[in-house]
Amino acid sequence: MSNDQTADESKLIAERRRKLAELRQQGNAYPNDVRRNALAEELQLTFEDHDDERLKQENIVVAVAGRMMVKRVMGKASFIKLQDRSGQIQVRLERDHLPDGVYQGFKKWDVGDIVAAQGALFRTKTGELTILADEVRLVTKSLRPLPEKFHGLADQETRYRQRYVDLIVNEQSRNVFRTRSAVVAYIRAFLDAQDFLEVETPMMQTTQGGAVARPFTTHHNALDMSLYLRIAPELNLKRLIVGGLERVYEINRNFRNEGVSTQHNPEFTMLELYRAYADYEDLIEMVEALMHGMADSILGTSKVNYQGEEFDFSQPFERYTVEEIIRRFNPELDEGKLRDREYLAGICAELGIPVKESYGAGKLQIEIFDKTCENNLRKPTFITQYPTEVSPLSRRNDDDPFVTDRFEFFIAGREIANGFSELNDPEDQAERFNAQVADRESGDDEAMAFDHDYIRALEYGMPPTAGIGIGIDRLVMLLTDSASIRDVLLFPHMRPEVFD
RNA sequence: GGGGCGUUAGCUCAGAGGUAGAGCAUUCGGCUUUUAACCGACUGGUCGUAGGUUCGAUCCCUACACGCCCCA
Repeated sequence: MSNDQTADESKLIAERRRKLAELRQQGNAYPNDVRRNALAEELQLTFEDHDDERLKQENIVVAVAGRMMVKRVMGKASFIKLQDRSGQIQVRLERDHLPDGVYQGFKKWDVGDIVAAQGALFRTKTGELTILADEVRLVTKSLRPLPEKFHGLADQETRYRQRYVDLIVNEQSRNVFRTRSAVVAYIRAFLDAQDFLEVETPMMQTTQGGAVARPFTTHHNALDMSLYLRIAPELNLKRLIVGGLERVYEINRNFRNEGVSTQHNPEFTMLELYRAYADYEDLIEMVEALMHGMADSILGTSKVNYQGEEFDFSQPFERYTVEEIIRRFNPELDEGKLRDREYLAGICAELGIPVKESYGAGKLQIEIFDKTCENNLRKPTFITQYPTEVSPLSRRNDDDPFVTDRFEFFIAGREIANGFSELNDPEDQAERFNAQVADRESGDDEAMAFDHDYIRALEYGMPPTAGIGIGIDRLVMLLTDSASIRDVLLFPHMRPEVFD
């Protein structure tokens, strides 16, 4: 660190650097022999019923450590608050109750420093559980000042770029990520209880498939070949069903080369599960059970408040087919012409939806659905019977081959899940791949490639199977009342910061 | 890609074509039960970057960067 650099630093940091230099002179400024035997919140709960008198009688000596978030000096005595992973605990420091000189040193410590303290518990006159320190140590000096204590850190950009500061200062933010962890843990327990096997499949793939999206491309130097970051694990998971694992799931990242928005991050987390000898109706029931249980378990209520709307997860969710919901939100449409390509193309033109030559009636239906229905599906709702044209991996409906046995699940106008009875007919699947390849050749760079090995796998025979993908980030947004996907990602994608 | 809004002290925010403000934090002093502790004094800024208009720009204009929101 040159003198010039030091001079450029804010005076606040320079001041703390001076203090650190003093600490270095006095000994090891970064000790690693600190041990504690209690957590703040544990103490609050354990001694909830102990008044001051009882605490003093029992003389309970504890050792805690954490970041000093509050420092109130009143002459020869002070109160500080230490924050550890569980919460905060107050510590009282008295000059005459500490070894000589310690209190004078403490007066130079800053809010944000990591501090260890040991002493007996008592309660202040307002009843706050407090440790009267016999020993107190500065464990790690913080060189940078924390955001202001009352308003915290409000700047969105800093919250995302310097998540560590956000986590220090905003309890709400810490809670979002605790809930996120609880959601994933709940799902694992839910599936493990049903004898599902958790698996991991490649992030780097040689063939683009499993979803309709643009991939990121990377390069393997030693093999001199292009690889795609996966847009979905679907085809690999179904290979495992062919292999006889019968019930598998993966919770992991997908990568899609698309724009960034409040709903989209280039990498996001999906649960995908596949269950042999089940159909899409079974999965609809599974989603209902999962959602009910998760809300109860994590929020302690089946009523989920999201951005001013309340959703009741204990009620049966609504169900409509794609064509039913299109008619519901577009009652003027001619019911008899919902599969008439020219009629639908005319409707799209009225709605300002660009129509390509290659779009069939099914694709046009979905365009109309996206434009006029999706955002209006506020309450938890299943939409079923998606057109075969836009469902290249789904099983055709036995009675109506124009549609597949597929559903999507919506809450608050957003797609949360997409599931279907899997297409296990290798010849039908080969035809669907060919249609995708044709789309690709006509310029659709989101279309799938023909996956020869997947067809080969299906030719060995995949039992009747149903599968589903659930967007974990969007689910966590719902359960944490978060407006943006960035709020539920520890390190959301940002343009690189410029350091000068 | 298009549109709107934003960027001022470490943090949270005011502000006005005439040379910059508050609270908290920092620094110094006081205070042995505080709770956004309190009392007193001080300190702190190339007003996002680069151009332009102007006697004068942080303010008006243009471009760019970054962020937020909406649309595609």
